[in-house]
Amino acid sequence: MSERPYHHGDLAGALLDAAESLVRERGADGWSLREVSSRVGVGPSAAYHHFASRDALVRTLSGRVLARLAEHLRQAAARARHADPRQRLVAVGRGYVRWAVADPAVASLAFGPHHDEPGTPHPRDVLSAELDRLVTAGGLSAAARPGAEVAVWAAVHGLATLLRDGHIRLNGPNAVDREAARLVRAVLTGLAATPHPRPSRTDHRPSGSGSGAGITG
Amino acid sequence: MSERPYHHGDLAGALLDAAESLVRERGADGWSLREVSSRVGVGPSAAYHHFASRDALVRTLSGRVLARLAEHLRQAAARARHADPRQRLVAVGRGYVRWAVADPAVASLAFGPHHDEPGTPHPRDVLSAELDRLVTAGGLSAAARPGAEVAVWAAVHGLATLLRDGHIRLNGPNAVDREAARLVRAVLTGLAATPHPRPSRTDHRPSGSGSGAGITG
DNA sequence: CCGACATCTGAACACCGTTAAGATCCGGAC
DNA sequence: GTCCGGATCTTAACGGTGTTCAGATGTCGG
Repeated sequence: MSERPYHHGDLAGALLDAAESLVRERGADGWSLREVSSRVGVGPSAAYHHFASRDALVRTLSGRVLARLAEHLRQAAARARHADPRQRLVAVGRGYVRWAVADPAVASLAFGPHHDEPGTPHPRDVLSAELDRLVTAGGLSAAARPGAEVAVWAAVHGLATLLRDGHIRLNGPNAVDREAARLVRAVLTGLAATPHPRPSRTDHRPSGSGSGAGITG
Repeated sequence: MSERPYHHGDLAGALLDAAESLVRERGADGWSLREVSSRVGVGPSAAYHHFASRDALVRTLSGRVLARLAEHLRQAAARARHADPRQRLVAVGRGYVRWAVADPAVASLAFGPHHDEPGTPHPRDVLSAELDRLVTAGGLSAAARPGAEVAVWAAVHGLATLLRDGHIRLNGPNAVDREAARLVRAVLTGLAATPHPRPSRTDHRPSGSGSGAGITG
């Protein structure tokens, strides 16, 4: 039973591993369920006993990758020198961008338009935790804290995305590091300096696309 | 010849229009070349006399959409009240994010991982132009100008992307506006306040993934 | 030993992007 | 006016895709 057991030990895990390798080799969409299955040594329909569809496999893989990234960022924060909360956030941002650039296809898949798998660690959470730490250390007013995670996540994610998709090119990896650090620092000092964006009494207006821009034509 | 001329007047344009509609209806990838062709009333292979492949059609469509967005942002800047360069940049950022949220599928396609079509207007350029305007108005030091477009583009693009893919949810369109404005303002004041990220003598180190992070395992 | 159950197989379906060979139409040269 | 060349579209086909379904195969508790 050692050569080719009929019951594969962990087909789901093997499929996820193979899919991730294939993504890394051929791009976020340059692979097929059939190829993944055949690489694992199994028929194409076997996968459907573990994943409802190809998309479900992608979602699960995305969750796995995101959890790994979150743990990686947590460690990057912990390794930051001097335990300065600001420096920790810079380290997290740098790690985020580095990761996307180093593994663009996997990053692209991980942040695809899927609803997040609930219950798994997420990079967003480590950003939030580090921002909380910054507030308790006095580096950011509590008044400026709400929504701050949106701002720094957006900044970091935007840089990562634009670099990963080739819309921005920088000379070498340390230029990437430098730009990421500058961006995080800028957002943090900017958030600290700006008073507040007027919370506004009631926030939900009709919610229809009433005052929308609408280029669409 | 009015009913169904054998030579379609502008097949390429019609295909692009149909593809854009289909993208809007079913998502950035929820359509096929065959469906686009059949909607235009033409066989599937007819498209290959105007586009080398489905991907080429996507690239062309992306260029068209990006050019439209650029023009839209230019007008948004021009419409900004008081002609304050800062306010103009806020207006551009807001327009960018609004657009992505209002037309998420098209936005997703437009910013896909294609190389940009050369020679067509690009949103990046209007950001650059507005940043130049900010410098000449004294709102940003010339020393801080280089690379500033990367920072503000990253911030705005990140917010747009995260909102469009559902990774961040906000209550209603004016919450989106407010967050976009806050983000742009934060980045601008942060860039103005930060001295400089040490340009560094030579920038290109071995460029191999030497000091890379490498989560990949 | 046997039956229940999870697991995987093999064949099939409709659809996809892409290519090749041929029919059709248009515009310009004579 | 006629004819021809080239652009334009059609029909048919190829291999590959996600997905489904009936059945074969292994595992395990009774």
